[in-house]
Amino acid sequence: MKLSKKTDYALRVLFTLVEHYGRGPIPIRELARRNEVPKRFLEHIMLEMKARGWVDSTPGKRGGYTLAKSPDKIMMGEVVRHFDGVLAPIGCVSVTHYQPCSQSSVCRFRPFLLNIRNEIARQMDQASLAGVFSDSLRPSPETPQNPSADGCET
Amino acid sequence: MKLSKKTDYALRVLFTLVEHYGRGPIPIRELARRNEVPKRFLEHIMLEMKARGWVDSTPGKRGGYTLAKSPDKIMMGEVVRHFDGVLAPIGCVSVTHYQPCSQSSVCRFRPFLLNIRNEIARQMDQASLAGVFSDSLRPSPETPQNPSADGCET
DNA sequence: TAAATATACGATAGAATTGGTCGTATATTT
DNA sequence: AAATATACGACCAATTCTATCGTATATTTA
Repeated sequence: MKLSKKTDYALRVLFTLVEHYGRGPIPIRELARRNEVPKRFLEHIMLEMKARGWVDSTPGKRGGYTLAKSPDKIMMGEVVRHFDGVLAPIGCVSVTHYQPCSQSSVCRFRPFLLNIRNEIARQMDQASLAGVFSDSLRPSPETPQNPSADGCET
Repeated sequence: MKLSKKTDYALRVLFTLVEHYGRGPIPIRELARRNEVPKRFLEHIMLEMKARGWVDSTPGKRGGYTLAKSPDKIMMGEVVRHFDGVLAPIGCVSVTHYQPCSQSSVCRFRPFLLNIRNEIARQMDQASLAGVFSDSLRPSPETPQNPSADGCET
């Protein structure tokens, strides 16, 4: 259930760009340094994000990367799906990557997993970078900054 | 975000045992066959599950595995957590495996991910094998048997 | 008590994924 | 023209995942 490093890195950089939106490009060196991402690794990530139309690049002396579209037009779900592949916890509850299950025992927990997948997808697809960013500035009681504040585990 | 094969296999077998609860042991050979799980691989999985107190084994000619406790005393969350490790999508939103993030950009999406983690954990920890099993017998409109019935992707 | 059949369990190994590096080409600005 | 930026394929190391094998041991049944 864990996000890959790549997704993590991509999100870090995207939010840095969101914060800097409208104020010119940031060189990749700076993006890497500020977010503790290996620069050479980040290059590939940025290329993928450019291909997806999330960022634009400017070469040359004062070049770097900018957000290619408004932060409220990029959804968390898009990013996670692109780098992590499927959101669904198991093949047979995936629509895009659906594969049938011949096992009746599997179909005992398929509806349950489908529910979870739907809930994740719903939240992911409703949340834009802009929304998540502004929410993070005024934290609500529901989302405490300190993880030990709630009783859940893992 | 995907469940490991091991978790998948474990759940398949558990639900087979749930279905057979109270009617004696099932040999591992049969569990493997009915659920299309490699037998030698399943041995290890069963050992882990025995150590966790979910199943019991009976050696000998009419031996095999049984559920060690009532199906409503085993939670989906326990199983997934055991085999897949952390439920949290990223380290800094995990309680048991919490590791601090020095990156302010990370903390832009931490609250969002924490919400998702909480929702997953809530559903996982509320659902017992018994509950999931009986729900699967009378499918509701919310959980269609055919994944293409709803509009979500992945 | 012997044969059959069951679990127990450590060692090992192939495959896939993940995370990351390197060299080098190319475009743009100053 | 120099400096600095991105572009991009090739490659590699580590880990994780998935699975197999050999062998030991316990129990039942005939």
